[in-house]
Amino acid sequence: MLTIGDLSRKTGVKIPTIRYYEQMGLLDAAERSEGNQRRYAAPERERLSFIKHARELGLTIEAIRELIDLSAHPERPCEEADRIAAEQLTAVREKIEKLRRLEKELKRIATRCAGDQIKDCYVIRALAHHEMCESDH
Amino acid sequence: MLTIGDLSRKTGVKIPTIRYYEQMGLLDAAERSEGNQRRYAAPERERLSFIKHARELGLTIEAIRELIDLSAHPERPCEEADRIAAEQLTAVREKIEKLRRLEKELKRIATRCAGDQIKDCYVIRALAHHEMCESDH
DNA sequence: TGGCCAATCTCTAGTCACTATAGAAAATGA
DNA sequence: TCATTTTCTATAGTGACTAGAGATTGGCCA
Repeated sequence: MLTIGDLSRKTGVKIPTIRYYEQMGLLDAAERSEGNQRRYAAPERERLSFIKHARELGLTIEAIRELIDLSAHPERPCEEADRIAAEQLTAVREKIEKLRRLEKELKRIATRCAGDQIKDCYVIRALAHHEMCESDH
Repeated sequence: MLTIGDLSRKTGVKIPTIRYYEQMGLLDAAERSEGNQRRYAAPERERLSFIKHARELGLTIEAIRELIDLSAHPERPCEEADRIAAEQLTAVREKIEKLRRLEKELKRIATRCAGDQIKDCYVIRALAHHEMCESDH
């Protein structure tokens, strides 16, 4: 059995975060030692790795909860799980698109400073005047 | 003079957000009407547009505060402003890179479901097993 | 077996950038 | 004048943690 510290080291998830996931219902309430400390075995470790991976992919706690509920019902169709992954993919693509536009704008702003005093600073002027932007955001 | 509602409509910044910016010191404490309501003129509107634009570009409140402080000293060199913009650009580029890797992973996960039941679901299996991933995240 | 220190426990509060709500007061239009 | 809308302040909630206080437990060494 692993202590919470062992589990943390093995998964790379911080201790308070593990307790937080338990509180949020992503992890079942852990078994306890005689002295009331949490003890974990392999299945909990796998569950935590699942959660970590999903979080790294940007899924919300809520989405992860849905997936965990789904995986508790292996006979159900997996359309729901597909939908969650597809939604996440769409969200990620939208974020990338938005950030690309920002990158363009910032590149212009950050590399084109003509004066050397604040009063002539392109950065300040560009931020003050949206109409200097080339794309919309 | 504009009421807070007028200012909100003209800039697209929500009323509570305007009050929040005032509280955070990004906007000076507004003038007040006899009945204690906030009244705004052109300079405040410009300042708010500046803040909005900077926020859309992903700058933190703290970074915006720095820029505002800088713009209050027009004789200073604009290196600081350049640095803030450049840092932001780097941060945006890093975010894009990270999201690209996630997109790749999610694309694989979301489009490759073989079975039609949860027990065979690729989404669930992929999330459980990081070693199925092609890039690191 | 005692002592010690690291690890763990619970609980609360803080983070960021807002957003929402409640209850009261002011402004506006009919 | 009255009703409706807008604004006011103050407080609490959001998501996903992170940090801290103060108490208890675990494991090791002598």
